Amino acid sequence: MSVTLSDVARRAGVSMKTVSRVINNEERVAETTREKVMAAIHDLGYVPNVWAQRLARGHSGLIGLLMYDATPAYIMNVMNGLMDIGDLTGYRISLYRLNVHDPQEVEQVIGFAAQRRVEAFVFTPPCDNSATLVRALQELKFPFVQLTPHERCSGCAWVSSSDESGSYQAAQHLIELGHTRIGFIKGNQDHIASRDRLQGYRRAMADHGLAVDEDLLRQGDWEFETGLDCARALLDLPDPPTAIMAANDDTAAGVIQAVWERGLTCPDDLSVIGYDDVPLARQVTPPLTTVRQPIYDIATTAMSMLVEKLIPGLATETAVEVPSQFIQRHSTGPLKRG
Amino acid sequence: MSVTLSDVARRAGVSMKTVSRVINNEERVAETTREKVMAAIHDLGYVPNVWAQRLARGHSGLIGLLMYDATPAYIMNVMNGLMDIGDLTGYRISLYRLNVHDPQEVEQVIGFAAQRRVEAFVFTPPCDNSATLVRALQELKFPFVQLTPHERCSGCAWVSSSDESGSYQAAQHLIELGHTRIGFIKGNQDHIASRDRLQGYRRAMADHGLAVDEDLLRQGDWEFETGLDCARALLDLPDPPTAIMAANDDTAAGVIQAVWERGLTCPDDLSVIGYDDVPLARQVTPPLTTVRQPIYDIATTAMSMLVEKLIPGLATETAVEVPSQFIQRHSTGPLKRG
DNA sequence: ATATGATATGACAGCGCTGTCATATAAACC
DNA sequence: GGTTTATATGACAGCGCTGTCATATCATAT
Repeated sequence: MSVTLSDVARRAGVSMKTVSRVINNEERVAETTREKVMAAIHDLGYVPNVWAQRLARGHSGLIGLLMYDATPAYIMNVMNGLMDIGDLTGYRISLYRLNVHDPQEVEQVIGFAAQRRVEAFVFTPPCDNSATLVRALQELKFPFVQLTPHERCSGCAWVSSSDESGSYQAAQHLIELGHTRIGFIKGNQDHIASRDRLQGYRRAMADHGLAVDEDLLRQGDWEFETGLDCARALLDLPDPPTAIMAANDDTAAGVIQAVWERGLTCPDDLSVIGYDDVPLARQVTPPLTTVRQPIYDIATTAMSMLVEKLIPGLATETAVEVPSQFIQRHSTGPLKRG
Repeated sequence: MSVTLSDVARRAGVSMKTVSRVINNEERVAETTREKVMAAIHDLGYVPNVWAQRLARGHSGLIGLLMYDATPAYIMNVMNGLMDIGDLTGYRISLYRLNVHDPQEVEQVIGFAAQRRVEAFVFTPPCDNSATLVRALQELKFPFVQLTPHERCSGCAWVSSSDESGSYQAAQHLIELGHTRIGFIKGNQDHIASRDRLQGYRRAMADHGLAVDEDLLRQGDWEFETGLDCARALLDLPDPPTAIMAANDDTAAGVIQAVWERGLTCPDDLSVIGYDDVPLARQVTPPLTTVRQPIYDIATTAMSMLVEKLIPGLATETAVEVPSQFIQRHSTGPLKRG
């Protein structure tokens, strides 16, 4: 049926172990035998059986990515980052989807992953039950790294971007354009990124001697629809804001749509700013001014941390913050006086 | 380290084989022993080792997803569909990326997957070499299902949506609004979905006694940027179209942006219609009139077909077309006379 | 020539599980 | 009671590979 190690060994006239040495690039193999073996492998079209290797090694080389619903762009970015480091270090990524509304599922999924002898986990920000997840993982002594954690728990490893300063820059940009009444639509309530982004906005306002009108702060949940709703409410205010910062691009896209609904235009009547720089930011009209969250870099960093944890004797940073980048497009403009 | 079958067996006071029977839900196990074993499994927190199972069984429970470059939204939709059925039926998805420009790679990737004992394949529309792929798969007697195939080969199983009629409806909608000069931006050249969508447009035009101006047909490639470029060119025509149908939503988003660049408004100056109904369609301003392509349903259908093929004795439909659905939003409006 | 390492290779057990086939036990029949 | 059939359980080999440890080979030192 399929070609095995022993087929190759027979053909090359060496022992199985020697073939094993060659395919695993071990030392102590004479150059001539190595060539013989390589030739046999090539002739037979041999490819090692991954399961047999894993079983024999007792080490799976598998990292589980636990993730909740997220935009495809986000997921692909994370996957790419993880896989790129994984390829370098010999680890593979196994994707497990979690359901926000079913906390019970956590144990089930972890059990399922354990069945595959997944060695460690990285997980994306969940909305409700990261605590459950963290506890379960700690109990089972699984190494893990959190991506932009919902809240920072002590002793946990995490990677996130410098949301506070990214947001600060964005707010500053608006202030420099002359805006003083700046609305803000928050992300999911208990998500730390949401709090940091708001904090950046507050600090920028304070640094420029501007008071924050608390009525201009609205509770969102990262979604387009909510952006739409909050922006409607904000625009209906007797003294509406002249600019709105949204906690992410999806929300900002909703704001743009609310402006359009009112028959107004962006940025002439309202400047809008997003966060993340997902593809949507470029594809919306007008293209969004935003802050690029380096998701790919976050993922590579997280993966490196995890791999280090799995190699005994390597020291590991437990928390890393990677910088974000302000990107100006066409959804923001100078305040129209009058 | 980790709990194994024999640990459970010892604790339950039965043989390993009996435990194996219990975890695999085989018949011929007395109710009392089954309970004993279950208790032992529970007490020990035993989880079967999947690789050992696979190695021993010689049956991998793996379905290969062969895919070419596609948008993240598409990929995730397909993955979700496949995984949902996979979870139900005990199959896992293994993703293999193929390169359009390197037909040789096909054999290599299939060989690679074969060594992992992938049992069957589903593949997304490639652009050039689906013939190579189909031939290779048939030669090796791998069951496979094509997703929205680039061209339908006899004897192959495939699932797609009714692109032609979806597009027909969309075009009809535009015609009923009074438009007669309707532009069309095609998708990737040799993709059957692109041809079908164009065909639907042509049939609608013909049915309503309208001539197609070939100069209004542009070659796109499914991308936002191309939509932007093609729309610019179309708008620069001496006698520009009053409506543009795009072969997908990303392209349509580009068209909307081109309209905005010209200082025109959509749909007043130009009606725009997309295809697929990806999230972007809702989030763009104005929200896109489009046709929903049930990618998720296509994927679940394909996965079900594949699983049925792998279970001997089950009859299988070889080709399925799932309906698409016209969705009217705000990017289309009546023709402004004069 | 003999001892001493350094280097290259192989024998073999076992990773954790399942398939096959044999066996033990209970139930059913003449 | 003895034979047949149905039902429940176990012994054992082996899936394809790697780790351990033993052995073979060769250059260098005495």
